[in-house]
This record gives sequence, C-alpha cells and structure tokens, in this order.
Amino acid sequence: MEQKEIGVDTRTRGRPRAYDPDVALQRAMDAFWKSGYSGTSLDDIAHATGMNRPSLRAAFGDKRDLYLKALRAYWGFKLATMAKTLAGGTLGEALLRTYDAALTVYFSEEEGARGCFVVGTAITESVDDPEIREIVATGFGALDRLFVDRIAQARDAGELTGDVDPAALAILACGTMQTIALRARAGFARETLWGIAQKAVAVICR
Amino acid sequence: MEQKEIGVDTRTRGRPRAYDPDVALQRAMDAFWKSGYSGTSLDDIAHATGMNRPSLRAAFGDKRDLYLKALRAYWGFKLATMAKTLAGGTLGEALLRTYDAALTVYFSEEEGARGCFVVGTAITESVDDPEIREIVATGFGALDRLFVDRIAQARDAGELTGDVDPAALAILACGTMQTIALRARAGFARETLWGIAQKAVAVICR
DNA sequence: AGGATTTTGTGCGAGATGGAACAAAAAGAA
DNA sequence: TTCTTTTTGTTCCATCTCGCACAAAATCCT
Repeated sequence: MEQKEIGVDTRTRGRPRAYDPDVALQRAMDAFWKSGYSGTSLDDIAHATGMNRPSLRAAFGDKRDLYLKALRAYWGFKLATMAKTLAGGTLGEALLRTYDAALTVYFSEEEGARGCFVVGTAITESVDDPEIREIVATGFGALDRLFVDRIAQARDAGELTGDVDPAALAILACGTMQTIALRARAGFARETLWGIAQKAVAVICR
Repeated sequence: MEQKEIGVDTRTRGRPRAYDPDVALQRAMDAFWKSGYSGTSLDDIAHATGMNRPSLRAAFGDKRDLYLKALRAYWGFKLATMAKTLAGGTLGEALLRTYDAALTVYFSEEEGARGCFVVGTAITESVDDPEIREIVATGFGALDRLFVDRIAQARDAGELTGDVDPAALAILACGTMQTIALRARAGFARETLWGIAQKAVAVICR
C-alpha cells in the first residue's frame, strides 16, 4: 500500500493535505519578516502560503500562534547556524564567517533586504506581549553565550593580546551583528555592511 | 489686547485650540513607541492625546503623516542630546554619559522599558515604506558621524593607544548603543544594560 | 457501496479601522 | 448683533480583519 506524495505523513484517512507544514511556516515567516506581525494580515499570509484562512487556523492556530511558531523556528535556525559558523579556524575567521552567514540571511529576500526576523519584527511586539519578550530575551542570552564561549576559547588559545574580558568582547561582537541587521533593514548595501563587519572584527581581535 | 492662555499662538480668529501641538505630538509618539506604527490605532492615539480623530487629522494629517512627524522629532531630539553628551571630558566619560542618557530615554516610560523609538518602531516599517527607510538611514549616518568625530578627537588628543581607526571604534560604540536599545525592549534590567555599557567602553577606550 | 474521517473552499458576521460630513461651539471683526 | 473663521464633537460610511459555520472534496475502512 503506497502513500501518496502530497501531504506525506502517517495519516490513514481523510483528504490529503495540499501543503507541507514546514514550507507553509517558512512562507508565513517570509510575510511576517517583511511587514512585521501587526502589519501582516491573515489574507497576506494566506496569499503567501497558498492556503485559505480556515486551513491556516486549523494547521497553526490563530495569527499569534503562527507568529510564535515562526519566531521559535527562526531562533532555532539562527542559533544552530551560529554554533557552526563560530566553530573552527581563528577567532577572526570565525567572526567573519558568522557575519557573512548573517548577511546572507539578512539579504535572503529577492526584492530587498529584510534583516533579522527578531530585530525586524519581534522587538516591536515585545513591549505589549510578554511571551514574545521572553522568547527574545532568552534568545539574546543564548547568542551572548555563543559569543562569550568562542571568545574565551580564543583567549585560552593565546589568540588575543592583553588582558581581555570575553564578556566585553562578546557584547561588541553581538552589537555589531545587530547594528548590521538594523542597517540592512534601513537600506544599507551589503558591501557596506560587510565593510562594517571587517572593521569591527579588526578591533575585537587585535 | 491680551491673548488667551489656551492654545496660545498668533491666531486672530476662531475657536481656540484645546491642545498644545508639541504636547499632543509627544503623546502620540508615546503611543507609537509602545505598540509600533501598525499596532497603534487612531483611537489609541486619540485616547493618548485627548483629541478626537478628526481633530488629529486636521492638526497633523493622516496616521502616517503623524508618525513621520514623531519620527523626525525623535531624531532631532536624539542627535541634539548626543551632541551634548559626547562633548567634553575624556572619551570614556563622554561615552558613558551618552549611554546613561540613552538609558534614561529607553526607560522613560513608567510601566516598563520602551527602548529607542527608531529601533523599536521604525525598523519594522522601513522595509515597506521607503520614506521611513530613508529617514532611518540618514539618522544612522548622522549617529555614525557623531561617534567618529568624537573618537577621532580623542585619538588626536592622545587618549587612545595603538593605531586605531575611529570609524571602526564608532561602529562598536554605535552597535553597543543599539544592542542596549534592543535589550531594553526585550526586558533586560537597566542595571544590566549599564553593565553592558561599561564593559563596552572599557574595550573601546583601552 | 456506504459510512467515517480529514481537509479544502466558500460565504457570512461581528467588530475594528481610517476617513469624511457637518452641525455646534468659541472666538474675532465689522 | 451679525458675519466670518477656526476648532471641536458626533455620527456615518466603506473597507479591512479575524473568526466561524458548514458543505463539498478526497481519502480510508468495512
């Protein structure tokens, strides 16, 4: 007995799904990424995903549920990517690799830059929504730890001169990534932002 | 012939205004600052300002016009404040004074932190609105110049050791201010953010 | 084939949102 | 006092937004 290809899962009955949940979630994330949570309507998302609104609700819950799923998915992707790009090579190489990967995400939309999903959308909602605020704060904490650990490793390996505090350098490294994200969304060119990354790394690693 | 106190201006006829335009604009800014542009309705603003919606429109134009006025007013205030806080003393003192003043703004709302008006609201709208995007990019450029000039001044005064690039240090200083703004809105405590500022300054000024 | 289950698609409704119309209120000028 | 001007306040309107109801479609099971 062969499963059909559309909506492949272990369901045994009923009309098959006309969408892939992961693809739909990504499309919804794309819509939110452009216009923010409040500025994106369910019709916008329906159009982006090719699904009708009742189907969206059945699959993901209400608009806020969907946004929370997208936000958590973005954090999962972001932190996993950074764990990889920060590993190996010198600290300078690791940081540049990390900023390059970030730039690729920030410019991953064909019609223009969209920056970071957290900085571009969640920060605006976080004052009014405690759960979003908590997710963002937790994510920032994890981001900090990734930077601190990598920088501490470089210090222990003798890569850094002077009496450096990894936590302090991590703040600068994180701030650099975030100013790049903000500027991407403000229309700065990718090459300009790459130049910013290089300048910051030169100071952090001296 | 004495002017009345309410709605004091040089108008010669008609019913006097029941509001002060500057105060009303500040109240509207407060409302946008909390929930972002798209998340704030005209009724929200009417409530915050004590004005009816037709009066708001007569005074400021439509919702977007009002938001643009608030955004420009914020930039004017922000850059003027920074020009003052960056002047005088050592570079370290100037930077700490600047971050302290920024923190005061970011925590200027009684019920909780609101961060920076640009980072918290304009960044979300900037992908869809070219004029907002332009205002933000111009403001970031002015911010950069303030930092670069102050750091170049400190280098020329012999305050900085080694072969430093003011533009590179300015990126770090700006990134630090922005990560503080993001974190304020994400619920970080003021004392924590002050600690972040101090660590960053210690590295920038070494 | 009929019944059960799951998903899609269409239409409807309540409430929210931004804008407009215009009468009433409050002032100055003649 | 009447007229003119400016502002406020109330009401109405068109459209948008989100949620729901439910019939139809597409599958599996008996």
